[in-house]
Amino acid sequence: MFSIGELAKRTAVKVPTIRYYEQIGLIDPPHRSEGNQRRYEPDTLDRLSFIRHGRDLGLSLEAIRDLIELSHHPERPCGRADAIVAEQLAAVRARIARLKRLERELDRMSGCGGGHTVGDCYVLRSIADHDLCASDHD
Amino acid sequence: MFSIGELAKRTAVKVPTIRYYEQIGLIDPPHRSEGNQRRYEPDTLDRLSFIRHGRDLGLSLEAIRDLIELSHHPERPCGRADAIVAEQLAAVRARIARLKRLERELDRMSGCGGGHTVGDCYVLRSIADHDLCASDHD
DNA sequence: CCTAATTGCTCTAGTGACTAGAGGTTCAAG
DNA sequence: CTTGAACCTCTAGTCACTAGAGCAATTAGG
Repeated sequence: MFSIGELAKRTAVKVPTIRYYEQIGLIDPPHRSEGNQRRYEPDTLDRLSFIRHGRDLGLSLEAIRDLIELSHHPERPCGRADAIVAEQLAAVRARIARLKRLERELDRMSGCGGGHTVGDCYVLRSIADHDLCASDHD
Repeated sequence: MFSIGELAKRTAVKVPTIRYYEQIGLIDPPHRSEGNQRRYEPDTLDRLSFIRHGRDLGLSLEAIRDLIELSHHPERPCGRADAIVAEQLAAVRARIARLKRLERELDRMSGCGGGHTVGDCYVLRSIADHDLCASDHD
């Protein structure tokens, strides 16, 4: 049996976040102590770590909810789990591509050292005038 | 003089977003027609394009607000503008690095083709057990 | 000049995934 | 038994929009 603080420490999920997950039905409401404080069974550790890890992997709470639902039916084919991860992988790859374009752009903009004034600041002109961009970012 | 719809078309910023920008003081309230509709001077085009471009580059509205403030004082040194962009560049690079770790992880997870069931799904086990991860993503 | 379609107006509330704070209660250590 | 940390609920705030209701103004066609 863990208090919510214990659980938070062990899973690296913050206390208010745990309460939030309970509120939106992502984890089951636990039993309470005589004084109405939450007391968790050990298996909540796994559930919460699963959520945490999924979040770290960039999954939405909705996707995680789906995966949890899925894991309650071990006999079903797991194509849906594959699909969720594949989707996320594609999203991650797209984000990387986009960020790389931005990186090039920002790098180019930040090239001009200090010493000059706002009046002829390359950074500001770059942002003001998209045409100065080397590539199409976005 | 542009209507808000015209402005939206020319800057690729949506109508409600323009109103939102006005509401938070990022663009000045324009004159109104007799019937209380917004009528914009051509220079709003530049301002809005600047905001749009900044957003595309990943800048927060706060950062953009700073840059606009800055551009009203052309005589000042522009170190602050440089700093904002440098900060953003560092953030983008960090995000890229993190996403690449995630990409590796997701790619590894999604390797196991379909046909099997949820009960022994590698994807689900991977998320459940961080120790299965090849690298430390995050 | 009239009508219909489009565009505009304000205002409120919702999104995702939390985070912060107020104001009070319970628990565990000494 | 006292103290201080941890807990409780509830509301509201964050960011950058987005959606919808219910109405008013503008514009194009006939």
